[in-house]
Amino acid sequence: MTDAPNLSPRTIRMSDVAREAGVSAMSVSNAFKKPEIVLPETRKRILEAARRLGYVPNGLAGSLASGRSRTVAALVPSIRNSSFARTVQGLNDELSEQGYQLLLAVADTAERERSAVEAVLRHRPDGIILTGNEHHPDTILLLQQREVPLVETWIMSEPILDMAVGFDLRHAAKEMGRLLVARGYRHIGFAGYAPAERKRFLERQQGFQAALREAGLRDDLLFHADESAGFAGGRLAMEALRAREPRLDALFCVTDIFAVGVLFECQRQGLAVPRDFAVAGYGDFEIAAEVAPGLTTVRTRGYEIGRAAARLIVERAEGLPTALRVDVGFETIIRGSA
Amino acid sequence: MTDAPNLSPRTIRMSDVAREAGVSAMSVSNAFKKPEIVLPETRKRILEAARRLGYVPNGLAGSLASGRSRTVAALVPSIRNSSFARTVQGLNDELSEQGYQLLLAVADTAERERSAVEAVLRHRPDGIILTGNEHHPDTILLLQQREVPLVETWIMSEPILDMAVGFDLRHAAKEMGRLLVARGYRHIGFAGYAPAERKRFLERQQGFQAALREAGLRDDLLFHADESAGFAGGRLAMEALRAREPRLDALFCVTDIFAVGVLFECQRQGLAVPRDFAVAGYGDFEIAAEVAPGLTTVRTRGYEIGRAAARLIVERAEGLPTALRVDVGFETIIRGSA
DNA sequence: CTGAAAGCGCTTACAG
DNA sequence: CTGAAAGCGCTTACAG
Repeated sequence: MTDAPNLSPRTIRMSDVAREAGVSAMSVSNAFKKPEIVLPETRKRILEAARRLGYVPNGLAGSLASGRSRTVAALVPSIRNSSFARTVQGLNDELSEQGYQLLLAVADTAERERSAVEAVLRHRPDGIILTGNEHHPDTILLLQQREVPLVETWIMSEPILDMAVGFDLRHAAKEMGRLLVARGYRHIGFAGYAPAERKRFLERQQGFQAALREAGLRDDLLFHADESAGFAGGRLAMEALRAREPRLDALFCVTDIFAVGVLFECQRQGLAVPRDFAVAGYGDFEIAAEVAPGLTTVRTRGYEIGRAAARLIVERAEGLPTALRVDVGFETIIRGSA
Repeated sequence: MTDAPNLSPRTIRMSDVAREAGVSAMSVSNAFKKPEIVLPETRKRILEAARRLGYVPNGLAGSLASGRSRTVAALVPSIRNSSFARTVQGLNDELSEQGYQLLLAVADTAERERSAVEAVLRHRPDGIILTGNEHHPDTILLLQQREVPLVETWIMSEPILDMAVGFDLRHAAKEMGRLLVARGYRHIGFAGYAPAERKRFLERQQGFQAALREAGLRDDLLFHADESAGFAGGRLAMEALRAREPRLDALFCVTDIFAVGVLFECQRQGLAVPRDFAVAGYGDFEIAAEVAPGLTTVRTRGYEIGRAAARLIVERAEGLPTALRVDVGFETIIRGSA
C-alpha cells in the first residue's frame, strides 16, 4: 500500500511552484498578477521556482476563477481575401502585444456565422469581432443575451450592435466614381460582389451610383460576381456590361482582383488602358502597384481595422473608456489605369 | 436583509438548466455528452430547458474538469501568404466540423514562435500545429515537457518532433528543375526566400540544384529575397542573376509571386516568354492561371495540409490510432511560361 | 437511469 | 506582506 509512483510527467501546477518556493499558492498567483504586492525577495524566489519547473499557468482555471479569459474571438468571411488577411494580421499583432489570444473562425454565411458564434461563446471570450453588420437573428439574440463586448468591422453604418471599426464605404466609392467622371469617361460600369444586397457590398455600389447620377450619367451598368470568381470576375463583368452597353469605357471594380482581371482582358483584346478603357479597383492589394499600367484604386486599411478592433475589446475588458466608433479612413490611389 | 435582487442578466449555468428541467446538473451534463445514457423523455426536457434559457455551456469549466479543451492551436509564419492562408482555411474547416476551436497565432520568427507557444500553452490546447521543423530550443523544451500532440507542417524531413504533414519539397523542386532542363534552357537561376538556410526553403533549392547538376549545368545562380519582397522579389532576382550570368535564360522561383514579378519584368523589357526567357513558379496561386502566358508552377496542397494536420490532432485527442506522417503530395502544372 | 460529491487549477475578498 | 478557504462551472467515478 505504498504511494503509486508518479509515472506520467504531470503538468506543473501553481501549488508545485508554491511548494518549490516555500510559499503559498496565493503568493505565486500574486507574484504574477500583482508583483508589487509581494516582497521583491520572495517574488524572485517564486519566479525562479517557476522557471526551474517550466511552469506555464493554466489559463483555463485562471479564466474560470477570474471571469476573464484573455481571449478574443474573430469571425471573418474568408481568410484568402487580402483585406481580411490583413485584418487578421492586425488582430493578431495587437492581441499578442496585449497578452490576449486570438480565437479565429472563418464563416462565410450567416448560418455558419451563427454556429461559429455559439462555438466561440463556449470559450467565454472577452470580446467578439464580427465582419459587417448583417447577422442571423439568432446570432443577435445569442449575443445580446450576454454582455460580451462586440465590434463589427468593415462597416460604419447602423444598425451597429455595440462598437464598430471601418470607414465610409459609400464615400470611398463615390470619390472613385467622381474621379472616373472627371477623367472624361461616360459609360461607366460597376463590377460588384454578389449577393449585391449585402450592405457591405451595396454601400459601395450606391456611392458609385451617386457619383454617376450627380454627373447626369446612367448608373445602371451593374454586374455582380461571386467573391470566389477571382480574376475571372473582371472579365465576366466586362463581357456582360459591354453586351448591354457597347460604348462602355470604364469599369469600377469592388476588388483589385476583378480590376486586374479586367486589365488582363484589355491586354488580350488589345484595348489601350486608360485611353480606350479605364479600370479602377478597390483594396490596393500588392498587385495593384505591379501591373502595367498601375491600378488606380481605393486603399483600404484592413490591418488598422484589425488593430483598432482588438484595441477596443482590450480596452473594454480592462475597464478603460472606449470609443464606440472608429473610422480608419481610406485613400484614393491614382496610378495609370484610370 | 432580503436577498439582493438579481440585477445583472447573469449567464445561464448548467445548474440553472437543471433546475428548469427538474433534474440534477449531472443529468444535464450527460444529456449533452452521453445522450444514450439518459432517458429520451428526460433528455428532451433538458434540451428544451436549455433552449429556452439560451444555455451555452462554459467550455472553460468543462475543459478544466475533463482535461480536454477542444481547442487546437496553430502557429503560422504569415497569414498574408496564400499557402498559409489555405492551410488556415483547411484547419478551420476541419476543426469546426469536428467541434474544435482554432487558436491562431502568427509568428514569423523563432523568437516570436517561442513566445506564441507559451501563450498558447496557457490555454491547454489539445494539440499544436507548427510550421516547419526549425524551432527555438526553448520551444522544443517547452513542448516536450508536456504530452501535447504536435504536428509540423509544410515539411516531411527529420527531425520531426511528433507528427508531420507535408510533401517532398526537394522532389517537387527537382521535378521542376528537370522540366526546365528538358525544355532546353541552359542557364537557369533560382529565386529563393531569405534566409536561405531555413530548411523549408533550403530543400527546394537543393532539389533544384540536384536537377541541374544531373544535367551537367551550373547550379550556383542563386538569389534570395525576403518573403515580403512581393512581386519585386522576381525582378530583383532577375537583375542580380543576369548581372552574374548574362546568358541567363530561365528562372525558377520559390513562389508564384516572384515568378509573376519576373513575368511582368519580361514584359517591360520586351523579352518573349518562354522563347527568350522561361519562368517557373511555386504554389499555383490564383494568379498563375490568369497571367499571360500562364505560369508553369508547382501546385502545392496547402488546404489539404491544414485539413490533415487538424485531423491528426483530433484523432489523437479522441484516442484513435493516427499516422505519424502524412504526405499530401504536389503536382507540376505546365502552362505557357516554361 | 439518476444524483451527491469531489475535484480540475486557478483567483479573490478577508484575516492576520 | 502572506495565507486559509471558498468558489468559478463543469465532469466523473461511484452509489443507489
